[in-house]
Amino acid sequence: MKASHLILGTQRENPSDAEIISHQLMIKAGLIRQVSSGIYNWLPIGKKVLQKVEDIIRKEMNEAGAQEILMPMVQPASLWESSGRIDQYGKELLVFEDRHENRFCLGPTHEEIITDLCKNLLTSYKQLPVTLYQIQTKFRDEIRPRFGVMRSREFLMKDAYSFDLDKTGLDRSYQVMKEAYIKVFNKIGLDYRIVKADSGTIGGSDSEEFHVLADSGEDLLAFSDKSTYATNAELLTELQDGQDPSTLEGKESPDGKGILKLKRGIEVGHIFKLGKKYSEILNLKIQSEDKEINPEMGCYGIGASRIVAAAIEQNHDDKGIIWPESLAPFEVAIVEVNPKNKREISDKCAEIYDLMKKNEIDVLWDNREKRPGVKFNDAEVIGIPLTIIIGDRTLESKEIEIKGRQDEKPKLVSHQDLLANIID
RNA sequence: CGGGGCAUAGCGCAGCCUGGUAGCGCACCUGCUUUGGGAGCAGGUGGUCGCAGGUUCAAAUCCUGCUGCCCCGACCA
Repeated sequence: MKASHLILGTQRENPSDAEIISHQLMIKAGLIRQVSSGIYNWLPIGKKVLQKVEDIIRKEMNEAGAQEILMPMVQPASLWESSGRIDQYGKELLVFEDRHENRFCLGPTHEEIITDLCKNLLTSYKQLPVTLYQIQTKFRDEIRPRFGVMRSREFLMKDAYSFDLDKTGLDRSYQVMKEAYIKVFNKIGLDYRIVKADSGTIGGSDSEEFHVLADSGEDLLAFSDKSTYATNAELLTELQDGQDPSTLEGKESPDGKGILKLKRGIEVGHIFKLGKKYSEILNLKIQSEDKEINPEMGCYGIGASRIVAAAIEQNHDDKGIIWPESLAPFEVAIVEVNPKNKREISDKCAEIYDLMKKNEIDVLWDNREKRPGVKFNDAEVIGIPLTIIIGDRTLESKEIEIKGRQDEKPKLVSHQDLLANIID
């Protein structure tokens, strides 16, 4: 991609109404623009990053045997009346009428729809176990949207639903999804913890949350420095009679391994064992060998758009975003310095650009007629991991300057070693 | 929903107190000179001053109502 053809949307100044760093940087780097409170446009760079999150999730879901479907964003309110959640969800559920005066709502989640779908789709126990998922826009009419796409009203979510004959099956399906989630977050490359959670309004028994560690997180987590033990600190203090969570720091971990540390977390994933709650209420029955049963259900969510913000919260500096390689909108930037009257520099950029494309490296060639500082600053705020600098200094030599996003100074590599340096 | 703040060009802001028909920086367009960390000069484009009433010869400015956005709290995934 040549920068001259890219709608970049970078801004020099911070927007006055963005509070947290990820929100500021997403606007400065041209990832998003606000439309209304809690509702955003995703610009080309932002969409590319979001797409990468989606692709990683999609791949691991498919790998785990889940099947992708797409359910509607608009749902009949009658289904929510049937499940009884129309009152429970309250005003967060955006309800409206169509021209025939039938009531609909924008889907904040899809337990009702999937259960209803499966009433027609799943007829025999031989089809079980099965897990279906979608990656789709959700709408929750938050009381107070804030922090950009971190707590927005409209957001992109992957939600999966499993159906099993019995509790043992549900345990197995849940475990498969949990392992897929671990692979997703490892692959994205964020520092995260899995914590025991309160299953809240969605209902059901077991539930665990995946949290990306970041100072701006809305939840306080307590976890062991030696084991995988981790919990929401507020749940832990409840057990210990309302004491200040900060007093837990340094105490022995409840599992006896290591001591407790406290950090804030951003919830990016949540997995539940729903049990028969929805299959009973909505009357989903499947024929087993000898009788009809209500299947055991699980549901599994990942906030795709929230992951983008969380990744930035965890990885940035005063210059801008520092993407993990898995999410970077481009792998390499070519900064063309001093192109006027220097046909050779443009030619050399073109040569390297072609080399990158041939090797399927996603490259942004900054061929704009801008000062070098503008180009360096744009590459840095966007967070492109590696920059190749082509200018007078190296025009005559056989060497090329490359600079990592966090390097102080560029280093020189020979033309023939260029690819090897980029690929690793 | 309670408390606080803001609304003037794409972004950041001044002007409002004391009414006289809109300005600055950045961005954008044209030209020339520049070019290794957000260039200089010259010229230029772009705004029903959030909306609706009212007061006045005259309203961005004063008055009333409304709307939107942000922050804190309560709520929640």
